[in-house]
Amino acid sequence: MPPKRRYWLFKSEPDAFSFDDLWKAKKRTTLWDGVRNYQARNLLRDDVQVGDGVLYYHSSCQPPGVAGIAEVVRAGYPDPTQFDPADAHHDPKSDPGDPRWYAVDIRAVARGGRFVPLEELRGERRLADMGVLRRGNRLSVQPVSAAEWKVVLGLLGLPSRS
DNA sequence: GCCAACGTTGGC
DNA sequence: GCCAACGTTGGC
Repeated sequence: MPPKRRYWLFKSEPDAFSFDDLWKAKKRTTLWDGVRNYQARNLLRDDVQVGDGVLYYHSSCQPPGVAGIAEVVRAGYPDPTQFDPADAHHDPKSDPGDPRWYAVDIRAVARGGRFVPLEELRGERRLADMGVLRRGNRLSVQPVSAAEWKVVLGLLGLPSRS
């Protein structure tokens, strides 16, 4: 039996790479690199699997919120940017024999019929426990429950089997 | 731009 | 191992 599908929320600053950028990318796919937080790294390395669903969240912008959905098309592998001295995310302390940072590949699946702002997520009782709504939350990769996934897809105006 | 929250670093 | 200092995140 295949592993159970999981759901995630990935944060991106749209000025750096928006959901539209992903939509326009070759094969609508990109590597999700540059994560430099150990908790998020552990999720990318150990838990995020091919086929998992991703809520694409825009942060540090006005308004923040969910812009679309994506799916994981390649599971965790060493983030190449950590070994690239020219890259902003270069990490000279990372050993190629034991890479410190991981990336995954994601592909855009559907634009929302509409953008779902953070304010609207906050107003939805069924999302009361959602990680992204918690005060002080900073994790850029975070788990989303199957129930929360369904609710957000509904808000996006997408069919719940997306 | 402000600032609360949180993670990381490094001296001890 | 503690904890102060510092850096970053991200909503507002």
